[in-house]
Amino acid sequence: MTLYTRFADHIGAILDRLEQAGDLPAGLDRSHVSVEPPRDPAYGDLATNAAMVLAKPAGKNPRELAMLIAPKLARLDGVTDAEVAGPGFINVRLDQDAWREELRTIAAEGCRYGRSDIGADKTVNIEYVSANPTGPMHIGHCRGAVVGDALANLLEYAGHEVIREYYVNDAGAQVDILARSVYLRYREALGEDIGEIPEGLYPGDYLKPVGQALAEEFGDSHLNEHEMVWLRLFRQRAVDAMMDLIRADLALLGIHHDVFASEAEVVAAGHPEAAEAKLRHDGLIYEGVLEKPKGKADEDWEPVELPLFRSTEFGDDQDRPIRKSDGSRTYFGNDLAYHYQKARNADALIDIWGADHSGTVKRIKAAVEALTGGETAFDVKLVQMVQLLRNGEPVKMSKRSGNFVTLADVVGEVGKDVVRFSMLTRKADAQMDFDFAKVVEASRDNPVFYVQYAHARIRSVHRKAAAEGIEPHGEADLSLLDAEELALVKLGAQFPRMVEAAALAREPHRIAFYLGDLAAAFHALWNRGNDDPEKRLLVVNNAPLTMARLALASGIGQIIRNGLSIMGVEAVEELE
RNA sequence: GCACCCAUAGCUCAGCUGGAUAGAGCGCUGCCCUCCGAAGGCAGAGGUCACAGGUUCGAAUCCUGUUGGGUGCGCCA
Repeated sequence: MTLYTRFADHIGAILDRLEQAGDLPAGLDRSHVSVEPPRDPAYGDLATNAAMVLAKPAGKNPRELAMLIAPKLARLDGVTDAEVAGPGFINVRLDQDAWREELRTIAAEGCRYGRSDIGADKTVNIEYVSANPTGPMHIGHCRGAVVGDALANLLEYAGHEVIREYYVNDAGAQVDILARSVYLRYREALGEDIGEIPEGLYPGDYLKPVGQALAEEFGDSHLNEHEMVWLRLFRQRAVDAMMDLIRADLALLGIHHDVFASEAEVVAAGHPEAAEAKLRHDGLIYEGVLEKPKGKADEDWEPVELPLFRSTEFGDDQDRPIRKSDGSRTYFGNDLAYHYQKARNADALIDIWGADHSGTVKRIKAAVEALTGGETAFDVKLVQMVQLLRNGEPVKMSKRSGNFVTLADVVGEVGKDVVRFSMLTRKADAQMDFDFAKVVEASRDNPVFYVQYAHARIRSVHRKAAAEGIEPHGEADLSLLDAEELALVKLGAQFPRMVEAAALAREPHRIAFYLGDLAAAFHALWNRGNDDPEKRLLVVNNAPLTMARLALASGIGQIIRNGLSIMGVEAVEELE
């Protein structure tokens, strides 16, 4: 329970009383009534729009209604003033002890401060990364991985039960290609000169150890066999090996999934048939011919009759095939079955996809709605591309030659925390640059550094105080804190609101921006000490004041740690 | 041709699901260190929120249209 939710409750009670007194009609929609800090601190500590939101449905003038609410707010404990302002805002001024109390709350709740129960009893399945198991992860996978993981943390922090899931696409043609590529490496490991890797196979050196291992295990027993004999085995071994690589890469970013769901197993379990049967039963599948796509030169196009899912009934642009002309499943045909399975174990599904898949969002949403009858909330979050820069120049990547920048390279160069934080400094749906030079820069305009620096300063001042013999013991006298210091507490007290808002919007980047603001405010306070030693956190010969300021600092430090834990970034003790 | 995303200060971007005078960093201008809190600090200038309508007490935010940019468009995954 935060200060803001407490006041929301107070306002609710006041509105109840107005209803009983007949000043307000019963049953008004109060969902848009908010309690938030006013934009300008001069307006007070809290503001509510209750009168403005309810005025129209109540048939009243906003200011008039506000005049009914304000006096009741003013009589509450801890409120020194409540006045009507502007078009009908009610600005509440609190006894400043409220903020001192909030500081104690932060200390008491510690790593739980800011947690919420908005997700209580709700299980959310988040599918993210899901990179094809054909090679190590490259930088293109990085952002979705970080955003998905941070979102998972965020929803967990907001009280949800979270399942982190990875969908392994081990059933398509690309894993056959992978298997053939590995088979080539197997022959190579047995001493054959394989020459150049043929066009269409995966050329990367990372397949060499896989071929080597197979050669050691099976010797030349598969050497002269027909592909039909060895393909299944090589495919399985290759996928396993690639998933080991990918798991290792993800671990570098501190990412660990709960579930690795195999497409091949979805197929083997007969889920696509079951999903198709259900859709057919509901009359949502028919045999039809799609029109040739316009504006795209495609000479190979021929009209073909395919089993089509009526995704247009759910807002898609055209119906979508669930099987190919050879009768096998399309990717979509399996994917909808996979989502149907996921929906059985969760109240809500979230997919994190690269923006290049935006064209397929509508069909999968349509399928989930059709299969679950709209019972399962389903959201696809698109993550835009990252442009990698070095010295301001785009880093060239050629996928064909296998010459791409790997995730491991990037994490090795700048570190996990820098990668994670940087990926969260933009809205997910906005394109971003990742400049090697800038992200490791130790300056004001690098939020990664700036936030960690604030935390390091807080820890360092505590260490220094301990060295001076000032150990926090018992209750600090928080009345010694001045208005500027309490203003920092006010900003800190918004953390729980930020968590809830970010969780509801599913936007983990908001935490990064909030921490940047909080760090800036802390540094500003710290910098007062440049001109006036009396304003430093550590004031020699004034233990009570120092203790009060240390209490403030450690509260802010706690919030920074809590926020960074959502982002999956370490709160460092000192800068290197 | 169609769909989706985007358009906010010179640049890079926020803007808390519709609130009060639209914010931050960089850059720019001006001040501030003879040592241990300057890997800077303080202050200032800078905006027709792409454009035009609409909804609303109130719009950068929601709706419609226009312009301009990105992505994608049957049996690839």
